[in-house]
Amino acid sequence: MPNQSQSATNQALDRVFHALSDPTRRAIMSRLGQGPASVSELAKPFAMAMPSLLQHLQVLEESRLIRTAKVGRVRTCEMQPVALDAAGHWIAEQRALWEGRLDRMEAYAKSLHKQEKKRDTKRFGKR
Amino acid sequence: MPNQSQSATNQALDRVFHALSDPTRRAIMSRLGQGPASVSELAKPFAMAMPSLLQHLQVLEESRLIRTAKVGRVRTCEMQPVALDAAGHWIAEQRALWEGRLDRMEAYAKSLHKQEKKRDTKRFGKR
DNA sequence: CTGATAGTTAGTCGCATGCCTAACCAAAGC
DNA sequence: GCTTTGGTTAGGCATGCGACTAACTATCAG
Repeated sequence: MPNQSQSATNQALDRVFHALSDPTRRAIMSRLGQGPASVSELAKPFAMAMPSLLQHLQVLEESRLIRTAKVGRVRTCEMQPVALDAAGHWIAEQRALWEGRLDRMEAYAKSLHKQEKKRDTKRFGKR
Repeated sequence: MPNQSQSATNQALDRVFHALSDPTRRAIMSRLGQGPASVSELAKPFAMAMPSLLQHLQVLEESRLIRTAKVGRVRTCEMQPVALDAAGHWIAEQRALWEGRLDRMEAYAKSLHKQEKKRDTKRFGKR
């Protein structure tokens, strides 16, 4: 099967990884990891015009890495870890493939499918 | 601290995430997860001119996601999971931050540093 | 040596990205 | 109601990316 027109999940990964490939956007994610924040609050640490930062936020939102909502004149941004998980999952999958441990991966995939909310310490085996 | 001129690790993450943001490159990584392959072997599944694919390989190599070596007229490519781990580590860090579980993260980071080869089932908590 | 095979280099092209300024709403604050 | 304050829209500009063709190099097979 040569390169067909891209499954939906693949496009999602495209967007997520692309979003994470920018240091500003990763910094924003780091900040949001500590809790929600307004746009101007997020903008403060950066020597960057507002519209530029806004664009970064758009990229993050379109990739579903964050969710935003406007209340009054303030837009509040919040991290949405699902997309992050998708990326992490893909990475873990490659690692597992590489280590020839498809058995465990399948079990993991199954557990993912069940949408179970149990969350455990994740651990990427190092090198 | 505002956006200083980019630490080396950050630039590495830029490159890795950017490399992974392309479906062709991810497909290549998936293929290499199953074992090393030559350039033309990698090219086969894609309806793409060689130079284009070559460029993808260059991106992957510069991001250190793969390593390549030429023997005779054949260049063989191999996955190099360290960069993948770096990306996975960053993601896990954000998750952990979000979940307010820095304690465990520190333990994980320390274990990473020790370069230990013990590998365990990784598990991203879903949702 | 000749030709096929495997990869490389150079140069082009169109579109996306990331940044900016300037102008513009729209809720608060007073 | 007038002015901040917080965000948004529009438009412009340089650079980078992903793809292509064409032409070239280098090894291996016979």
